[in-house]
Amino acid sequence: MSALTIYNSLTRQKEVFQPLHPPYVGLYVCGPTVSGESHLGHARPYITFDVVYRYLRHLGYQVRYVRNITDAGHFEEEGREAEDKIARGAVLEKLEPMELVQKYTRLFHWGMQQFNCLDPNIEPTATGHIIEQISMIEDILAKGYAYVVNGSVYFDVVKYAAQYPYGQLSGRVLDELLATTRELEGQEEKRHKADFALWKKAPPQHIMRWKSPWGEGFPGWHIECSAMSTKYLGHPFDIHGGGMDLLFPHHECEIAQSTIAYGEPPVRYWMHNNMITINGRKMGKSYNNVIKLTELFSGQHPLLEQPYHPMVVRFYILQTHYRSTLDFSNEALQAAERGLQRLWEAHDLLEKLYRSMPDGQASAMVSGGDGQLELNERIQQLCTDFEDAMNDDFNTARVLANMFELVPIINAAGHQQLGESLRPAVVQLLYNHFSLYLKDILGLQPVKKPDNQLVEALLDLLIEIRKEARLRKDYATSDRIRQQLLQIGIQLKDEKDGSVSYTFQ
RNA sequence: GGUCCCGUGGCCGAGGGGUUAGGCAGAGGUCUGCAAAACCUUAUACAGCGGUUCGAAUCCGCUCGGGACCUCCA
Repeated sequence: MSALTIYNSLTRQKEVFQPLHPPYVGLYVCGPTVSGESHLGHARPYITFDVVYRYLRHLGYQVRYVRNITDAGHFEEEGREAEDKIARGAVLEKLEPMELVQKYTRLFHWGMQQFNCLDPNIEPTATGHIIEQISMIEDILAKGYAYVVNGSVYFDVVKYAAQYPYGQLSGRVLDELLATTRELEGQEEKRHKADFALWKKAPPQHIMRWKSPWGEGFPGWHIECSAMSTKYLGHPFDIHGGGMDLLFPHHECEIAQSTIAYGEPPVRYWMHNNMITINGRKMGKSYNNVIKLTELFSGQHPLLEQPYHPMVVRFYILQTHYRSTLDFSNEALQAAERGLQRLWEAHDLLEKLYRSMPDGQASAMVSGGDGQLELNERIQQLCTDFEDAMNDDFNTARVLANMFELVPIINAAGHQQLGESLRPAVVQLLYNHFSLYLKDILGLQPVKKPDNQLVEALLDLLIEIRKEARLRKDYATSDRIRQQLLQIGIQLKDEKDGSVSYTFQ
């Protein structure tokens, strides 16, 4: 059995994962800024790290998963008007900041539920940790790596870089940063272009403000993640995740702050998921190509040909390795929709097959497939590969490919089209693995299922009537039933053994 | 401009010096009262040009094309 390896952005290579304090694992993921509705782009990191969380737990680790809610406004742009994004939105929408923040937090939670993402263990808010942030800033000031100007506090990157490897994570060189960082308005407070704010003085019109040793203001861009991850996971902790766009400056700054405050780099393994693109372009407000989750699920967006079920999106995302870019297209999502359906039908068939096995046979090694050693062994091989694929930096794409290779075997066995027999022990292994990975580790759920027992009972009645019609060779009636049901989205299938199954379209 | 990443068949995408990835779509067939589904078979690949090698899609160089970060952003 292979060991779990994780691609560490810090070292740019895959490393064997060794938690600091097994069996405990600390996992921190940068959460959403709840100043607006979640969009397709948000889906990727949270689904990616949901699978990371699920898999770590599957491996037996006791994971504390912390994902923050950024509800204290980060600035629109450094230096410029220090306008609080959330405060501005509140003015526009005539809402209290907290009202706005809670509205979008709830919407975010709803989206995560749609995607079947497990809740983090702790979901700290920035506004709930102002005190922790202030004391961390005080600490950095006391150690001489920050300075106060006019009610704001800045981190002295140049001083830090003289002693510590600033830019290690993002591959930045400080001199180049100092040379190439754009001229932005209102930067005169900072000693160096590369310095970043730990605390910002709030202008008079600013709604969100807290008292601090430096006057009324609000925390800087990066301090919340450092303060909260330390509070709940200690320092250093095991895994910090987020989107690649956070690599610089956000995570680089986190490293610098925490290194000064705690005397050591804060994180062992940095993980970054790649972006979702639309027509080759990153999705972003500035590109005006943002698809909100509500639009995605309802199909109400100019770029969308149809609604896409959250599970289709989840499956689509997991079909690509998390460090590759994933380009969005209707065609790709529609392909994913059919593929996922195929996977679930195979799963349900396999479940039926498994449950129909006589008691006792499931666990016993019964000979009977002796001539089919090759097939049985191939199945076992594919199942074991699930784990190897996941251990290889969470390669969900390979897990799914393996599942698809198993689908024809399952279907053939389930429809009695297989010329060979499967050993009961192999059926059990297959079912256990297939089900475990599909549902528990990849976190996929069936897209379509009967609404309730009433529907099932009615369907059974119709199927019964149709069956009788077919016995009379009254194909007009039987075809009418099948046709009408198809029109309302239920597809009947006459199975080989004379039974009738149905799927919801 | 600086730093970095990528370019796989109609579409999406794993892999990564020699052996079929996989999905969706397409073609042919089996089964079926007819369908659907399923099963079987199946074409079109590794951007281009050089180099290393017995052998390169896989390594190296160059060219072209695309993208990310350097600015709030998942």
